[in-house]
Amino acid sequence: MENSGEGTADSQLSDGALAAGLVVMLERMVVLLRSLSQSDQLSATSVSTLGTLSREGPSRLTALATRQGVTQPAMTQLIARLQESGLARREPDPADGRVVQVSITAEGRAFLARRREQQSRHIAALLAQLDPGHRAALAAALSAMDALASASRDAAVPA
Amino acid sequence: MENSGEGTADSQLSDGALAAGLVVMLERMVVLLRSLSQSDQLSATSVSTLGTLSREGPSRLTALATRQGVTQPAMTQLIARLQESGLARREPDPADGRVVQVSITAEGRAFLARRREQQSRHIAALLAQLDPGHRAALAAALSAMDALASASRDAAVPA
DNA sequence: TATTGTTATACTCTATAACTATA
DNA sequence: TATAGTTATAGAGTATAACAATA
Repeated sequence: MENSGEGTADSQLSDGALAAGLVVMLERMVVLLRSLSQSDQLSATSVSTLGTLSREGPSRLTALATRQGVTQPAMTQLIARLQESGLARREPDPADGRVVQVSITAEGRAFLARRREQQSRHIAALLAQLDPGHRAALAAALSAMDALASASRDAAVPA
Repeated sequence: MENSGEGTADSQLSDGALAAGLVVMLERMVVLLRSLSQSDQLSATSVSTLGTLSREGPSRLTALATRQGVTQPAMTQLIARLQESGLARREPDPADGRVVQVSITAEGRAFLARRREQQSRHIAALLAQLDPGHRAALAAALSAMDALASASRDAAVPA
């Protein structure tokens, strides 16, 4: 059932084999990205939360906790730290007094931009060592990665 | 200087733009992979260390610490936990009495296999939602990701 | 002396449980 | 009563500093 063979004519891999290959590669990409961020002051979850706020705009606290896979109290404290550092801002929701809306500050965006610029320089140095064909394959896969990440996000936050 | 335009004819992106795009996508891949592993008993560093031991064979403790970007004492304790769980094994080096050689056990390999299988099922479900063209692009990029990760590893461990 | 690894201690981040405030 | 978020407390994982053993 899993490998029907239908609809896979475009790639030389079955869906199952592609998924298995991707999992291994994603693991290695995680290691790669971590090696580029070792001098970070912020935790991985904090950076990831800032990235979500940057991409998707203000969000309530509980939604952020769910998205990042941490508990509500953990997110309360994480946002408190980001606020303390001036990277995020908390605002009450006019429509519902219980809700806290969290948003990224200009300083938060600057932090992300700085971080990405540093990482881009490292990645660019690695890319320069690759075959042109490999570089082209990565460039051609960017929008597919975007689609994959979006599918994951929509699956995690169905409503 | 960064976007010379030379040697980028194969991809429609400059090296700088490709690097910048990749960094953003890698961030999102990290979030994706984390969402697939939320029920893990082991820390991300522990899983990553097991993966390194699985791919590259036995390694001394300091090398593992460097590779994972943690301190020597942290790796001492991490390996103690893996050993406690039966996932890794410590052995003295016959050639140098100071050295500890760490290797993955059969149980450790089974843990990784189980974990990857679960993640593959999730990824396969996401892949099924993508355009065939996107799936093909991801399949075509697997070996390029491998090359990128290897370049990073070789840069981090030059000797 | 330099290198490999361990022990001691403190800090950061997270989870669970109990709570407050609003709906 | 249910929901959004906070406070209190405990545990996991890490870093720095000081140490032991081998080279």
